[in-house]
Amino acid sequence: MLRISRLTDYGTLVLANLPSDEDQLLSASDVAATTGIALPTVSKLLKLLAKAKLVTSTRGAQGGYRLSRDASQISAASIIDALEGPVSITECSASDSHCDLESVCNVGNAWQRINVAIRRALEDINLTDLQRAQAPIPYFELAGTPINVVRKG
Amino acid sequence: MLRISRLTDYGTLVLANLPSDEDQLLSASDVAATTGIALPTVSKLLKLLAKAKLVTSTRGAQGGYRLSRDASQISAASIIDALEGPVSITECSASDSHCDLESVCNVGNAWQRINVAIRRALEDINLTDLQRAQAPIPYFELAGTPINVVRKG
DNA sequence: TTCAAATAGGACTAAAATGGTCCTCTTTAT
DNA sequence: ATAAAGAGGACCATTTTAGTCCTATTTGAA
Repeated sequence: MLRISRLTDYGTLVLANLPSDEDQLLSASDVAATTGIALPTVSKLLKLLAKAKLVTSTRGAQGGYRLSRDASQISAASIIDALEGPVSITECSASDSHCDLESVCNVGNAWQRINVAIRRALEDINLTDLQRAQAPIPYFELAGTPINVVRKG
Repeated sequence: MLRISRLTDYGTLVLANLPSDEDQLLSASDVAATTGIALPTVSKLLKLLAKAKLVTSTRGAQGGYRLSRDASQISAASIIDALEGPVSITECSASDSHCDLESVCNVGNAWQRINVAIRRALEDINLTDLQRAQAPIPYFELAGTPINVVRKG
């Protein structure tokens, strides 16, 4: 369906509620309370985000999490990577998988390019953008023709 | 993982091998033979594509399929729609689903915009592009900054 | 007029991904 | 010491996905 998973959506919300401040920390329970997401789920998300170095954790009593760098330095692509593994639009385009159809399949290449394009776009959207209620409308240009993206309806 | 399903990938390959010619037809078996995809799968794909009006079918002996319109008039978005249902990057952005978090979630909006942007880009890529071994490299412009997308590695 | 070649439409199953919870271990402030 | 907190992973239910197969219908041609 070409969509991010629900966990990624939640993960973004979690990130959006963390401090980036050096001396501020929020525990998983805190985040669960403010976001309304169940604690075990928040906990899992924070662990994944910590492993991906998007958040920094402090163990022990009074421990907790904070963003590992400024929100403007955390890209949408890195969030997806952290929570779903590397983005890849088709199986062919994933690392070194080889399907039986490579000889006949002249199509994979194009999907891969689309993939790269989407990827690049996601790398240029950061957490600050995602936090803004009125996030900037990204727009595309394809084969020389600019496309203005406007709200539907 | 933000990816299209394998069936969509196959479906594109199937479409790429169909004639758009008025008086030409290929049966599902023909397509299976030329693409190397198993017949039952090709059959299923063609039925879905026919239901979505991307291909036209002729029943009975000597029947078969052809593109319902020129390849340049079949968008990548319509292929995905046909084989996976409407594109939507998060569950929130799907029709009228409501999650419990809407009150706290200021993030959904941004993902939706990203979704719209991707969608628009996919609407402007057509089957002809996909067929070309050297498909045009789509590129994005975000918040005013053009991004040239180049092949990685 | 009969037969065989095709598509239409689903039912069905196996496998994989996803979402979510829980348990045990380690760390650390008080 | 103890309690609060993260680390790591096992585990399971549910959903999605991929793929096959069966039956009915249509239609060209012998």
